[in-house]
Amino acid sequence: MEPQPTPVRPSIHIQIADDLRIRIARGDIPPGTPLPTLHELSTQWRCSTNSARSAVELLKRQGLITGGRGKAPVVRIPKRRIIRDSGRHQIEKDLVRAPASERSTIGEAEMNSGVSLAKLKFGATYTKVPLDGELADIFDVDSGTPALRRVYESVDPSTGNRHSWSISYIPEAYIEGNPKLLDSTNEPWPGGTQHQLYTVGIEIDRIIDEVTAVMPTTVDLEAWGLDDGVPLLRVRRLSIDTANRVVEVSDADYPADRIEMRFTTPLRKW
Amino acid sequence: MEPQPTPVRPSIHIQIADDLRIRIARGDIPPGTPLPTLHELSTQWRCSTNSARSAVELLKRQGLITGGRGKAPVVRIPKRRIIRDSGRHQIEKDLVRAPASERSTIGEAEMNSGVSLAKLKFGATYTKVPLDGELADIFDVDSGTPALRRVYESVDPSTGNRHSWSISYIPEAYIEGNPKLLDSTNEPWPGGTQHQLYTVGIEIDRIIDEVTAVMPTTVDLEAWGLDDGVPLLRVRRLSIDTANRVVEVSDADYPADRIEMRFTTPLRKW
DNA sequence: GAGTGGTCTAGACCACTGT
DNA sequence: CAGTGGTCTAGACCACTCC
Repeated sequence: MEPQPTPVRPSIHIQIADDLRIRIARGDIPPGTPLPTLHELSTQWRCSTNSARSAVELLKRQGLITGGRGKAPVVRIPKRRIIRDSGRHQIEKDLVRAPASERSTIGEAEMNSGVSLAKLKFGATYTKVPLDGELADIFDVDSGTPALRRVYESVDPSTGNRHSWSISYIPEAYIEGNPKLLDSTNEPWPGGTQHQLYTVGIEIDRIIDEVTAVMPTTVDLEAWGLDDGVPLLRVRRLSIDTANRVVEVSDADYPADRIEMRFTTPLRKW
Repeated sequence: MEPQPTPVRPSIHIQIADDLRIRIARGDIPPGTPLPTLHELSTQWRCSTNSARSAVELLKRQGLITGGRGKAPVVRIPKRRIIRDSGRHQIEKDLVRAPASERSTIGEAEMNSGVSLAKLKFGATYTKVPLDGELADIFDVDSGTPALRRVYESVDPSTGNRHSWSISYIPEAYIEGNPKLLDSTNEPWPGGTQHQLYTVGIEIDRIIDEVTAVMPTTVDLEAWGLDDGVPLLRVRRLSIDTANRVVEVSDADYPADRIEMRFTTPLRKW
Protein backbone atom coordinates (compact mmCIF):
# COMPACT_ATOMS: atom_id res chain seq x y z
CA MET A 1 0.00 0.00 0.00
CA GLU A 2 1.05 3.56 -0.56
CA PRO A 3 1.57 5.89 2.37
CA GLN A 4 -1.67 7.73 2.89
CA PRO A 5 -1.19 11.51 2.73
CA THR A 6 -3.36 12.84 5.52
CA PRO A 7 -6.52 10.84 5.90
CA VAL A 8 -7.21 12.44 9.28
CA ARG A 9 -10.50 14.12 9.95
CA PRO A 10 -10.05 17.88 9.75
CA SER A 11 -10.56 19.86 12.90
CA ILE A 12 -14.06 20.49 14.09
CA HIS A 13 -14.25 24.19 13.27
CA ILE A 14 -13.09 23.49 9.72
CA GLN A 15 -15.80 20.89 9.35
CA ILE A 16 -18.46 23.27 10.58
CA ALA A 17 -17.18 26.04 8.34
CA ASP A 18 -17.10 23.80 5.29
CA ASP A 19 -20.61 22.57 5.99
CA LEU A 20 -21.87 26.12 6.30
CA ARG A 21 -20.05 27.11 3.13
CA ILE A 22 -21.71 24.30 1.23
CA ARG A 23 -25.13 25.23 2.57
CA ILE A 24 -24.51 28.82 1.54
CA ALA A 25 -23.27 27.83 -1.91
CA ARG A 26 -26.28 25.59 -2.45
CA GLY A 27 -28.57 28.46 -1.54
CA ASP A 28 -29.91 26.84 1.64
CA ILE A 29 -28.81 29.99 3.41
CA PRO A 30 -29.37 32.79 0.90
CA PRO A 31 -27.53 36.15 1.08
CA GLY A 32 -28.92 38.38 3.76
CA THR A 33 -30.16 35.47 5.84
CA PRO A 34 -28.87 35.09 9.39
CA LEU A 35 -26.76 32.05 10.20
CA PRO A 36 -27.63 29.58 12.95
CA THR A 37 -26.64 30.99 16.33
CA LEU A 38 -23.42 29.81 17.93
CA HIS A 39 -25.44 27.98 20.52
CA GLU A 40 -27.37 26.10 17.85
CA LEU A 41 -24.19 25.18 16.03
CA SER A 42 -22.45 24.02 19.17
CA THR A 43 -25.33 21.74 20.17
CA GLN A 44 -25.78 20.39 16.64
CA TRP A 45 -22.11 19.55 16.36
CA ARG A 46 -21.66 18.62 20.02
CA CYS A 47 -18.79 21.02 20.47
CA SER A 48 -18.08 24.08 22.56
CA THR A 49 -19.43 27.45 21.52
CA ASN A 50 -15.86 28.61 21.03
CA SER A 51 -15.35 26.03 18.30
CA ALA A 52 -18.56 27.11 16.63
CA ARG A 53 -17.37 30.68 16.84
CA SER A 54 -14.06 29.79 15.19
CA ALA A 55 -15.98 28.32 12.30
CA VAL A 56 -18.05 31.45 11.78
CA GLU A 57 -14.97 33.62 12.25
CA LEU A 58 -13.20 31.66 9.53
CA LEU A 59 -16.00 32.28 7.06
CA LYS A 60 -15.90 35.96 7.94
CA ARG A 61 -12.22 36.12 7.17
CA GLN A 62 -12.91 34.47 3.84
CA GLY A 63 -15.42 37.16 3.04
CA LEU A 64 -18.58 35.07 2.97
CA ILE A 65 -20.16 36.48 6.08
CA THR A 66 -20.77 39.84 7.65
CA GLY A 67 -22.07 40.67 11.03
CA GLY A 68 -21.31 40.90 14.60
CA ARG A 69 -21.90 42.02 18.06
CA GLY A 70 -25.31 41.14 19.32
CA LYS A 71 -26.69 40.69 15.84
CA ALA A 72 -26.71 37.38 14.07
CA PRO A 73 -24.07 37.13 11.33
CA VAL A 74 -25.55 37.11 7.83
CA VAL A 75 -24.45 35.79 4.48
CA ARG A 76 -22.78 38.64 2.68
CA ILE A 77 -24.61 40.27 -0.18
CA PRO A 78 -21.91 40.92 -2.77
CA LYS A 79 -21.40 44.62 -3.41
CA ARG A 80 -21.58 45.81 -6.97
CA ARG A 81 -18.00 46.66 -7.83
CA ILE A 82 -17.21 49.99 -9.38
CA ILE A 83 -15.07 49.59 -12.44
CA ARG A 84 -11.99 51.69 -12.73
CA ASP A 85 -11.17 51.61 -16.42
CA SER A 86 -7.73 52.27 -17.83
CA GLY A 87 -9.44 54.38 -20.49
CA ARG A 88 -9.41 57.13 -17.90
CA HIS A 89 -5.73 57.62 -18.55
CA GLN A 90 -6.47 58.77 -22.07
CA ILE A 91 -9.45 60.83 -20.94
CA GLU A 92 -7.29 62.60 -18.41
CA LYS A 93 -4.72 63.31 -21.08
CA ASP A 94 -7.33 64.70 -23.43
CA LEU A 95 -8.54 67.02 -20.72
CA VAL A 96 -5.10 68.45 -20.09
CA ARG A 97 -5.35 70.97 -22.87
CA ALA A 98 -9.07 71.57 -22.45
CA PRO A 99 -10.29 74.87 -20.95
CA ALA A 100 -10.12 75.12 -17.18
CA SER A 101 -13.88 75.01 -16.93
CA GLU A 102 -13.93 71.48 -18.29
CA ARG A 103 -11.02 70.34 -16.23
CA SER A 104 -12.66 71.67 -13.06
CA THR A 105 -12.58 68.89 -10.50
CA ILE A 106 -10.88 65.86 -11.97
CA GLY A 107 -8.67 64.86 -9.08
CA GLU A 108 -7.54 61.36 -8.21
CA ALA A 109 -10.00 61.10 -5.37
CA GLU A 110 -13.06 62.00 -7.37
CA MET A 111 -12.13 59.69 -10.21
CA ASN A 112 -12.12 56.57 -8.07
CA SER A 113 -15.40 57.27 -6.45
CA GLY A 114 -18.27 56.79 -8.82
CA VAL A 115 -20.61 57.69 -6.00
CA SER A 116 -21.35 60.83 -4.06
CA LEU A 117 -18.36 62.43 -5.65
CA ALA A 118 -18.98 65.91 -4.38
CA LYS A 119 -18.92 65.90 -0.61
CA LEU A 120 -15.69 64.26 0.41
CA LYS A 121 -13.16 65.68 2.78
CA PHE A 122 -10.05 65.83 0.70
CA GLY A 123 -6.53 66.10 2.01
CA ALA A 124 -3.14 66.37 0.37
CA THR A 125 0.23 66.40 2.06
CA TYR A 126 3.39 67.40 0.25
CA THR A 127 6.81 66.49 1.54
CA LYS A 128 10.29 66.70 0.13
CA VAL A 129 12.03 63.36 0.45
CA PRO A 130 15.21 61.79 -0.89
CA LEU A 131 14.70 58.87 -3.28
CA ASP A 132 16.46 55.67 -2.39
CA GLY A 133 16.62 51.99 -3.15
CA GLU A 134 13.74 50.75 -5.20
CA LEU A 135 12.36 54.16 -6.12
CA ALA A 136 15.74 55.51 -7.18
CA ASP A 137 16.06 52.46 -9.43
CA ILE A 138 12.68 53.01 -11.01
CA PHE A 139 13.38 56.67 -11.74
CA ASP A 140 16.90 55.75 -12.79
CA VAL A 141 18.41 58.49 -10.62
CA ASP A 142 21.12 58.51 -7.98
CA SER A 143 20.17 57.52 -4.46
CA GLY A 144 19.38 60.65 -2.48
CA THR A 145 17.91 62.59 -5.38
CA PRO A 146 15.23 64.90 -3.95
CA ALA A 147 11.62 64.27 -4.88
CA LEU A 148 8.21 65.60 -4.09
CA ARG A 149 6.12 63.10 -2.19
CA ARG A 150 2.39 63.63 -2.28
CA VAL A 151 -0.07 61.77 -0.11
CA TYR A 152 -3.70 62.05 -1.07
CA GLU A 153 -6.57 60.93 1.06
CA SER A 154 -10.27 61.51 0.86
CA VAL A 155 -12.66 60.69 3.65
CA ASP A 156 -16.40 60.37 3.71
CA PRO A 157 -17.30 62.75 6.54
CA SER A 158 -20.60 61.04 7.25
CA THR A 159 -18.94 57.75 8.18
CA GLY A 160 -15.38 58.83 8.86
CA ASN A 161 -14.24 56.11 6.47
CA ARG A 162 -11.39 56.54 4.06
CA HIS A 163 -12.61 56.70 0.51
CA SER A 164 -9.43 56.90 -1.50
CA TRP A 165 -5.75 56.90 -0.79
CA SER A 166 -2.61 57.25 -2.79
CA ILE A 167 1.00 58.26 -2.48
CA SER A 168 3.06 59.52 -5.36
CA TYR A 169 6.60 60.62 -6.08
CA ILE A 170 7.99 63.06 -8.64
CA PRO A 171 11.68 63.94 -8.80
CA GLU A 172 11.95 67.62 -7.99
CA ALA A 173 14.15 68.34 -10.96
CA TYR A 174 11.22 67.70 -13.29
CA ILE A 175 8.89 70.25 -11.76
CA GLU A 176 11.13 73.06 -10.53
CA GLY A 177 9.88 75.21 -13.38
CA ASN A 178 6.52 75.74 -11.71
CA PRO A 179 6.71 76.57 -8.00
CA LYS A 180 2.97 76.20 -7.65
CA LEU A 181 3.38 72.45 -8.01
CA LEU A 182 5.25 72.35 -4.74
CA ASP A 183 2.34 73.83 -2.84
CA SER A 184 -0.28 71.44 -1.53
CA THR A 185 -2.79 74.23 -0.94
CA ASN A 186 -3.49 74.16 -4.67
CA GLU A 187 -5.03 70.69 -4.37
CA PRO A 188 -7.16 69.24 -5.76
CA TRP A 189 -5.36 70.40 -8.87
CA PRO A 190 -7.78 71.02 -11.75
CA GLY A 191 -7.03 68.41 -14.37
CA GLY A 192 -4.99 66.03 -12.31
CA THR A 193 -1.36 65.06 -12.37
CA GLN A 194 -1.04 65.04 -16.13
CA HIS A 195 -2.01 68.70 -16.24
CA GLN A 196 0.43 69.54 -13.49
CA LEU A 197 3.20 67.98 -15.51
CA TYR A 198 1.98 69.76 -18.63
CA THR A 199 2.69 73.12 -16.96
CA VAL A 200 6.36 72.20 -16.89
CA GLY A 201 6.39 70.89 -20.43
CA ILE A 202 6.08 67.18 -19.77
CA GLU A 203 3.86 65.02 -21.97
CA ILE A 204 2.96 61.54 -20.79
CA ASP A 205 3.51 58.89 -23.45
CA ARG A 206 2.22 55.82 -21.64
CA ILE A 207 1.16 54.61 -18.23
CA ILE A 208 2.05 51.27 -16.69
CA ASP A 209 -0.24 49.82 -14.03
CA GLU A 210 1.11 47.07 -11.81
CA VAL A 211 -1.61 45.35 -9.84
CA THR A 212 -1.35 43.05 -6.89
CA ALA A 213 -3.29 42.47 -3.68
CA VAL A 214 -2.53 42.35 0.03
CA MET A 215 -4.46 41.79 3.20
CA PRO A 216 -5.25 44.99 5.08
CA THR A 217 -3.50 45.52 8.38
CA THR A 218 -5.47 46.39 11.49
CA VAL A 219 -4.99 50.10 10.85
CA ASP A 220 -6.07 49.74 7.19
CA LEU A 221 -9.19 47.93 8.36
CA GLU A 222 -9.98 50.77 10.71
CA ALA A 223 -9.17 53.57 8.28
CA TRP A 224 -11.24 52.23 5.39
CA GLY A 225 -13.99 50.76 7.53
CA LEU A 226 -13.57 47.43 5.76
CA ASP A 227 -15.35 44.22 6.54
CA ASP A 228 -13.32 41.16 7.37
CA GLY A 229 -12.11 39.13 4.43
CA VAL A 230 -11.71 42.00 2.00
CA PRO A 231 -8.30 42.30 0.34
CA LEU A 232 -6.79 45.55 -0.85
CA LEU A 233 -5.88 45.93 -4.50
CA ARG A 234 -2.51 47.63 -4.59
CA VAL A 235 -1.73 49.48 -7.79
CA ARG A 236 1.61 50.97 -8.66
CA ARG A 237 1.33 53.34 -11.57
CA LEU A 238 4.32 54.50 -13.58
CA SER A 239 3.92 57.56 -15.79
CA ILE A 240 6.43 57.64 -18.62
CA ASP A 241 6.95 60.77 -20.68
CA THR A 242 7.71 61.18 -24.35
CA ALA A 243 11.43 61.29 -23.54
CA ASN A 244 11.02 57.79 -22.10
CA ARG A 245 11.66 58.88 -18.53
CA VAL A 246 9.65 57.66 -15.57
CA VAL A 247 8.36 60.98 -14.28
CA GLU A 248 5.90 59.84 -11.63
CA VAL A 249 5.38 56.76 -9.51
CA SER A 250 2.17 56.45 -7.59
CA ASP A 251 0.91 53.74 -5.26
CA ALA A 252 -2.79 53.49 -4.59
CA ASP A 253 -4.97 51.10 -2.62
CA TYR A 254 -8.49 50.05 -3.53
CA PRO A 255 -10.77 47.86 -1.42
CA ALA A 256 -11.40 44.77 -3.52
CA ASP A 257 -15.04 44.46 -2.55
CA ARG A 258 -16.01 47.71 -4.20
CA ILE A 259 -13.46 48.25 -6.95
CA GLU A 260 -12.53 46.31 -10.03
CA MET A 261 -9.73 47.34 -12.38
CA ARG A 262 -10.33 47.03 -16.10
CA PHE A 263 -7.66 47.15 -18.77
CA THR A 264 -8.12 46.94 -22.51
CA THR A 265 -5.33 45.62 -24.68
CA PRO A 266 -5.85 46.42 -28.36
CA LEU A 267 -4.18 43.98 -30.73
CA ARG A 268 -2.65 44.78 -34.10
CA LYS A 269 -4.68 43.64 -37.08
CA TRP A 270 -3.43 40.95 -39.39
CA MET B 1 -17.17 68.09 26.64
CA GLU B 2 -17.88 66.25 23.43
CA PRO B 3 -18.88 62.62 23.51
CA GLN B 4 -15.73 60.63 23.08
CA PRO B 5 -15.97 58.23 20.13
CA THR B 6 -14.30 55.10 21.43
CA PRO B 7 -11.47 55.91 23.77
CA VAL B 8 -11.43 52.37 25.08
CA ARG B 9 -8.24 50.40 25.14
CA PRO B 10 -8.28 47.90 22.27
CA SER B 11 -8.35 44.25 23.15
CA ILE B 12 -5.19 42.63 24.37
CA HIS B 13 -4.44 40.52 21.33
CA ILE B 14 -4.78 43.58 19.10
CA GLN B 15 -2.31 45.44 21.27
CA ILE B 16 0.18 42.62 21.14
CA ALA B 17 -0.23 42.27 17.38
CA ASP B 18 0.21 46.00 16.82
CA ASP B 19 3.30 46.05 19.00
CA LEU B 20 4.80 43.14 17.06
CA ARG B 21 3.91 44.79 13.77
CA ILE B 22 5.69 47.96 14.81
CA ARG B 23 8.75 46.03 15.90
CA ILE B 24 8.75 44.21 12.58
CA ALA B 25 8.30 47.41 10.59
CA ARG B 26 11.15 49.09 12.50
CA GLY B 27 13.40 46.19 11.70
CA ASP B 28 13.77 45.03 15.30
CA ILE B 29 12.57 41.65 14.10
CA PRO B 30 13.99 41.30 10.58
CA PRO B 31 12.50 38.95 7.98
CA GLY B 32 13.41 35.35 8.64
CA THR B 33 13.83 35.91 12.35
CA PRO B 34 11.69 33.89 14.73
CA LEU B 35 9.16 35.73 16.87
CA PRO B 36 9.09 35.52 20.65
CA THR B 37 7.45 32.31 21.78
CA LEU B 38 3.85 32.37 22.89
CA HIS B 39 4.98 31.74 26.43
CA GLU B 40 7.30 34.72 26.34
CA LEU B 41 4.60 36.94 24.94
CA SER B 42 2.04 35.81 27.48
CA THR B 43 4.33 36.48 30.42
CA GLN B 44 5.50 39.83 29.05
CA TRP B 45 1.94 40.99 28.53
CA ARG B 46 0.53 39.18 31.56
CA CYS B 47 -2.12 37.43 29.53
CA SER B 48 -3.02 33.86 28.70
CA THR B 49 -1.13 32.01 26.01
CA ASN B 50 -4.34 31.87 24.01
CA SER B 51 -4.42 35.65 23.77
CA ALA B 52 -0.82 35.69 22.66
CA ARG B 53 -1.66 33.10 20.07
CA SER B 54 -4.55 35.19 18.75
CA ALA B 55 -2.13 38.04 18.25
CA VAL B 56 0.29 35.93 16.24
CA GLU B 57 -2.58 34.36 14.34
CA LEU B 58 -3.83 37.82 13.39
CA LEU B 59 -0.48 38.77 11.94
CA LYS B 60 -0.43 35.53 9.99
CA ARG B 61 -3.78 36.31 8.47
CA GLN B 62 -2.46 39.70 7.49
CA GLY B 63 0.41 38.07 5.69
CA LEU B 64 3.28 39.30 7.85
CA ILE B 65 4.18 35.99 9.39
CA THR B 66 4.75 32.43 8.31
CA GLY B 67 5.27 29.40 10.36
CA GLY B 68 3.70 26.89 12.56
CA ARG B 69 3.52 23.64 14.30
CA GLY B 70 6.45 23.06 16.56
CA LYS B 71 8.55 25.64 14.78
CA ALA B 72 8.68 29.25 15.86
CA PRO B 73 6.77 31.55 13.50
CA VAL B 74 9.05 33.81 11.48
CA VAL B 75 8.67 37.18 9.80
CA ARG B 76 7.76 36.53 6.21
CA ILE B 77 10.37 37.12 3.58
CA PRO B 78 8.44 38.69 0.70
CA LYS B 79 8.46 36.52 -2.41
CA ARG B 80 9.62 38.09 -5.60
CA ARG B 81 6.48 38.42 -7.65
CA ILE B 82 6.43 37.17 -11.19
CA ILE B 83 5.06 39.76 -13.54
CA ARG B 84 2.36 38.75 -15.94
CA ASP B 85 2.47 41.43 -18.60
CA SER B 86 -0.45 42.27 -20.86
CA GLY B 87 2.07 42.40 -23.72
CA ARG B 88 1.70 38.63 -23.85
CA HIS B 89 -1.64 39.08 -25.51
CA GLN B 90 0.04 40.60 -28.54
CA ILE B 91 2.84 38.06 -28.45
CA GLU B 92 0.33 35.26 -28.46
CA LYS B 93 -1.44 36.83 -31.40
CA ASP B 94 1.80 37.20 -33.33
CA LEU B 95 2.54 33.54 -32.78
CA VAL B 96 -0.78 32.42 -34.17
CA ARG B 97 0.41 32.51 -37.73
CA ALA B 98 3.96 31.43 -36.96
CA PRO B 99 5.11 27.91 -37.87
CA ALA B 100 4.04 25.15 -35.51
CA SER B 101 7.60 24.68 -34.34
CA GLU B 102 7.62 28.15 -32.83
CA ARG B 103 4.18 27.83 -31.35
CA SER B 104 5.08 24.54 -29.70
CA THR B 105 4.15 24.83 -26.06
CA ILE B 106 2.56 28.18 -25.38
CA GLY B 107 -0.39 27.11 -23.27
CA GLU B 108 -2.04 29.09 -20.53
CA ALA B 109 -0.33 27.13 -17.80
CA GLU B 110 3.15 27.60 -19.07
CA MET B 111 2.67 31.29 -19.65
CA ASN B 112 1.84 32.04 -16.06
CA SER B 113 4.71 30.13 -14.64
CA GLY B 114 8.01 31.81 -15.23
CA VAL B 115 9.64 28.99 -13.31
CA SER B 116 10.24 25.32 -13.99
CA LEU B 117 7.86 25.54 -16.91
CA ALA B 118 8.49 22.11 -18.27
CA LYS B 119 7.53 19.52 -15.72
CA LEU B 120 3.99 20.33 -14.65
CA LYS B 121 1.14 17.92 -14.62
CA PHE B 122 -1.35 19.55 -16.92
CA GLY B 123 -5.03 18.79 -17.07
CA ALA B 124 -7.89 20.05 -19.19
CA THR B 125 -11.54 19.22 -18.88
CA TYR B 126 -14.05 20.04 -21.58
CA THR B 127 -17.75 20.16 -20.90
CA LYS B 128 -20.74 21.30 -22.86
CA VAL B 129 -22.85 23.65 -20.78
CA PRO B 130 -25.73 26.03 -21.41
CA LEU B 131 -24.95 29.71 -20.90
CA ASP B 132 -27.19 31.57 -18.53
CA GLY B 133 -27.52 34.77 -16.56
CA GLU B 134 -24.37 36.80 -16.40
CA LEU B 135 -22.49 34.84 -19.03
CA ALA B 136 -25.36 34.93 -21.51
CA ASP B 137 -25.42 38.70 -21.03
CA ILE B 138 -21.72 39.05 -21.67
CA PHE B 139 -21.84 37.00 -24.86
CA ASP B 140 -25.09 38.71 -25.81
CA VAL B 141 -26.78 35.41 -26.56
CA ASP B 142 -30.04 33.84 -25.42
CA SER B 143 -30.08 32.04 -22.12
CA GLY B 144 -29.49 28.36 -22.73
CA THR B 145 -27.17 28.79 -25.68
CA PRO B 146 -24.71 25.89 -25.64
CA ALA B 147 -21.07 26.64 -24.96
CA LEU B 148 -17.83 24.79 -24.51
CA ARG B 149 -16.52 25.08 -20.97
CA ARG B 150 -12.85 24.39 -20.49
CA VAL B 151 -11.20 24.00 -17.12
CA TYR B 152 -7.43 24.10 -17.08
CA GLU B 153 -5.29 23.16 -14.16
CA SER B 154 -1.61 22.53 -13.79
CA VAL B 155 -0.07 20.96 -10.73
CA ASP B 156 3.50 20.79 -9.56
CA PRO B 157 3.93 17.04 -9.04
CA SER B 158 6.77 17.47 -6.56
CA THR B 159 4.63 19.37 -4.08
CA GLY B 160 1.13 18.47 -5.23
CA ASN B 161 0.32 22.17 -5.27
CA ARG B 162 -1.81 23.79 -7.91
CA HIS B 163 0.24 25.98 -10.16
CA SER B 164 -2.32 27.54 -12.42
CA TRP B 165 -6.03 27.42 -12.84
CA SER B 166 -8.55 28.86 -15.22
CA ILE B 167 -12.00 28.26 -16.59
CA SER B 168 -13.16 29.54 -19.93
CA TYR B 169 -16.29 29.59 -22.05
CA ILE B 170 -16.74 29.73 -25.81
CA PRO B 171 -20.19 29.56 -27.44
CA GLU B 172 -20.27 26.38 -29.48
CA ALA B 173 -21.59 28.13 -32.55
CA TYR B 174 -18.26 29.90 -32.97
CA ILE B 175 -16.14 26.77 -33.11
CA GLU B 176 -18.30 24.14 -34.75
CA GLY B 177 -16.17 24.46 -37.87
CA ASN B 178 -13.29 22.56 -36.28
CA PRO B 179 -14.28 19.43 -34.34
CA LYS B 180 -10.80 19.09 -32.93
CA LEU B 181 -11.50 22.07 -30.71
CA LEU B 182 -14.12 20.09 -28.86
CA ASP B 183 -11.62 17.42 -27.88
CA SER B 184 -9.66 17.97 -24.70
CA THR B 185 -7.09 15.33 -25.60
CA ASN B 186 -5.50 17.87 -27.93
CA GLU B 187 -4.47 20.02 -24.96
CA PRO B 188 -2.21 21.80 -24.38
CA TRP B 189 -3.06 23.29 -27.75
CA PRO B 190 0.04 24.59 -29.55
CA GLY B 191 -0.32 28.35 -29.75
CA GLY B 192 -3.03 28.85 -27.20
CA THR B 193 -6.62 29.92 -27.46
CA GLN B 194 -6.01 32.54 -30.10
CA HIS B 195 -4.67 29.90 -32.45
CA GLN B 196 -7.61 27.65 -31.74
CA LEU B 197 -9.96 30.43 -32.73
CA TYR B 198 -7.83 31.18 -35.78
CA THR B 199 -8.58 27.70 -37.11
CA VAL B 200 -12.24 28.66 -37.35
CA GLY B 201 -11.52 32.04 -38.87
CA ILE B 202 -11.79 34.22 -35.79
CA GLU B 203 -9.32 37.05 -35.29
CA ILE B 204 -9.09 38.67 -31.85
CA ASP B 205 -9.25 42.46 -31.98
CA ARG B 206 -8.76 43.29 -28.33
CA ILE B 207 -8.68 41.72 -24.91
CA ILE B 208 -10.24 43.17 -21.78
CA ASP B 209 -8.84 42.16 -18.40
CA GLU B 210 -10.96 42.75 -15.33
CA VAL B 211 -9.00 42.37 -12.11
CA THR B 212 -10.20 42.02 -8.59
CA ALA B 213 -9.16 40.06 -5.52
CA VAL B 214 -10.80 37.68 -3.09
CA MET B 215 -9.77 35.70 -0.07
CA PRO B 216 -9.13 32.02 -0.76
CA THR B 217 -11.56 29.55 0.71
CA THR B 218 -10.32 26.61 2.73
CA VAL B 219 -10.27 24.42 -0.38
CA ASP B 220 -8.37 27.08 -2.38
CA LEU B 221 -5.84 27.28 0.42
CA GLU B 222 -5.35 23.54 0.28
CA ALA B 223 -5.26 23.27 -3.51
CA TRP B 224 -2.70 26.02 -4.07
CA GLY B 225 -0.72 25.34 -0.91
CA LEU B 226 -1.03 28.98 0.05
CA ASP B 227 0.18 30.60 3.22
CA ASP B 228 -2.27 32.43 5.40
CA GLY B 229 -2.94 36.02 4.49
CA VAL B 230 -2.45 35.66 0.75
CA PRO B 231 -5.33 36.92 -1.42
CA LEU B 232 -6.15 35.54 -4.85
CA LEU B 233 -6.12 37.85 -7.83
CA ARG B 234 -9.19 37.02 -9.88
CA VAL B 235 -8.96 37.96 -13.53
CA ARG B 236 -11.84 37.83 -15.98
CA ARG B 237 -10.61 38.06 -19.53
CA LEU B 238 -12.89 38.92 -22.43
CA SER B 239 -11.64 38.21 -25.94
CA ILE B 240 -13.36 40.32 -28.55
CA ASP B 241 -13.04 39.56 -32.20
CA THR B 242 -12.84 41.86 -35.20
CA ALA B 243 -16.61 41.57 -35.63
CA ASN B 244 -16.92 43.07 -32.14
CA ARG B 245 -18.31 39.90 -30.62
CA VAL B 246 -17.22 38.54 -27.25
CA VAL B 247 -15.94 35.14 -28.34
CA GLU B 248 -14.34 33.89 -25.13
CA VAL B 249 -14.67 34.60 -21.45
CA SER B 250 -12.07 33.21 -19.13
CA ASP B 251 -11.70 33.44 -15.37
CA ALA B 252 -8.32 32.79 -13.83
CA ASP B 253 -6.91 32.94 -10.31
CA TYR B 254 -3.41 33.97 -9.36
CA PRO B 255 -1.94 33.87 -5.85
CA ALA B 256 -1.14 37.47 -5.02
CA ASP B 257 2.11 36.68 -3.25
CA ARG B 258 3.75 35.36 -6.38
CA ILE B 259 2.04 37.12 -9.25
CA GLU B 260 1.71 40.72 -10.26
CA MET B 261 -0.34 41.86 -13.26
CA ARG B 262 1.12 44.58 -15.45
CA PHE B 263 -0.79 46.60 -18.01
CA THR B 264 0.56 49.27 -20.31
CA THR B 265 -1.74 51.99 -21.57
CA PRO B 266 -0.25 53.88 -24.51
CA LEU B 267 -1.53 57.44 -24.87
CA ARG B 268 -2.10 59.32 -28.09
CA LYS B 269 0.50 61.97 -28.87
CA TRP B 270 -0.39 65.64 -28.89
C1' DG C 1 -33.91 42.05 30.45
C1' DA C 2 -33.02 38.15 27.51
C1' DG C 3 -30.25 36.73 23.93
C1' DT C 4 -26.66 37.38 21.02
C1' DG C 5 -21.68 37.50 19.74
C1' DG C 6 -16.69 39.12 21.44
C1' DT C 7 -12.84 38.71 24.69
C1' DC C 8 -10.24 36.28 27.80
C1' DT C 9 -8.65 32.70 30.92
C1' DA C 10 -6.79 28.17 32.66
C1' DG C 11 -5.92 24.02 31.49
C1' DA C 12 -6.13 19.45 28.92
C1' DC C 13 -4.56 17.10 25.08
C1' DC C 14 -2.40 16.50 20.53
C1' DA C 15 1.11 17.17 16.68
C1' DC C 16 5.23 18.65 15.33
C1' DT C 17 10.28 20.11 15.68
C1' DG C 18 14.47 19.91 17.45
C1' DT C 19 18.36 17.71 20.30
C1' DC D 1 12.91 13.80 25.23
C1' DA D 2 11.56 18.82 26.16
C1' DG D 3 9.63 22.67 23.94
C1' DT D 4 6.93 24.53 20.67
C1' DG D 5 2.49 25.77 18.50
C1' DG D 6 -2.59 23.96 17.30
C1' DT D 7 -7.14 22.42 18.89
C1' DC D 8 -10.63 22.29 22.06
C1' DT D 9 -13.30 22.90 26.28
C1' DA D 10 -16.00 25.17 30.12
C1' DG D 11 -16.95 29.05 31.94
C1' DA D 12 -16.59 34.12 33.38
C1' DC D 13 -17.42 38.58 31.94
C1' DC D 14 -18.46 42.35 28.70
C1' DA D 15 -20.81 44.87 24.73
C1' DC D 16 -24.32 45.11 21.74
C1' DT D 17 -29.19 44.56 19.74
C1' DC D 18 -33.85 43.96 20.05
C1' DC D 19 -38.10 43.66 22.36
